[in-house]
Amino acid sequence: MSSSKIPPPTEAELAILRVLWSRGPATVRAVHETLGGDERTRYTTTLKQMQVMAEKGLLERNDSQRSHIYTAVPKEAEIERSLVSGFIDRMFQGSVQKMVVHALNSKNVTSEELDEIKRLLRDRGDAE
Amino acid sequence: MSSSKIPPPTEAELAILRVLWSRGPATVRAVHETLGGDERTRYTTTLKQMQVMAEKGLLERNDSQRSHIYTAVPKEAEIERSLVSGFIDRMFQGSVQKMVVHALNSKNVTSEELDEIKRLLRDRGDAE
DNA sequence: TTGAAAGTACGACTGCAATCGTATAATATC
DNA sequence: GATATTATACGATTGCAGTCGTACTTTCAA
Repeated sequence: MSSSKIPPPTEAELAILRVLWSRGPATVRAVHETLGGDERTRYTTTLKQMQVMAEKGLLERNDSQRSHIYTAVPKEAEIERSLVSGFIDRMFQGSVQKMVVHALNSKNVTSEELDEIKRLLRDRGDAE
Repeated sequence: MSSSKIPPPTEAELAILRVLWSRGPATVRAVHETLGGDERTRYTTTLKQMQVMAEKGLLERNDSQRSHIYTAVPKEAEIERSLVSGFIDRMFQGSVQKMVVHALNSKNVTSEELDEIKRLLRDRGDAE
């Protein structure tokens, strides 16, 4: 109950958040390196991106060191939930049901995966 | 096997496709009106949008009449499948399983919906 | 036959995501 | 201490989605 409405991350921002979620707090350099070094983008691009993210409240910055340490503010689950929720709203008028059906149709799903999904559903069934 | 790779529709384009999918072939005017008239956007905006869509191959245009008649080229299911598939790839590295779990967590799902989803899963179970 | 109504064509603008180059400051290293 | 290295700061650019204004064309009715 303390989040002052952080905006949803863009595609590139999400990539950075993912690194910080898995690696924990890190410098720009570390993040950039993890993202494939200079293959994709220059160092200053990652830097600027993270600076903007800090302004937006997506990251927190500790500048007590020369190399600033950035930390992801939102939790991974939180962001995923909001992105998925938004997608379902835009795509299927909020119908989770439709989403699930289309998800199953849109990709090849092995029977193992299907069983796994069924199991998860069963577990969830009586949880309320 | 005849689609020359039509690009995925943008948000606004999707709205127009939805109108054509439900109403069938229609004029720009009809589409624009269905989209809430001038409340949201001007007529020429819808016009331009549909012209661009025709160039992209998303719409087909019959200009034998003065008011051109536009028809949606891709099927609704086809577009939905590709958008959902893309989302799952970007969001969950292609894991339908994760998608389903997060979909269920991201929204309130009634037990009726849950049952419905389970039934759909059962139907699908032996389909391969 | 002229002028309002309704259509298309199309250039231009805005906003935002993403990218990069360059300037500048801090720190090592010789 | 001089200089190379490694940071940050930040302005500028590109590309695309979305939007609109204006010019031009066709139609039709008075």
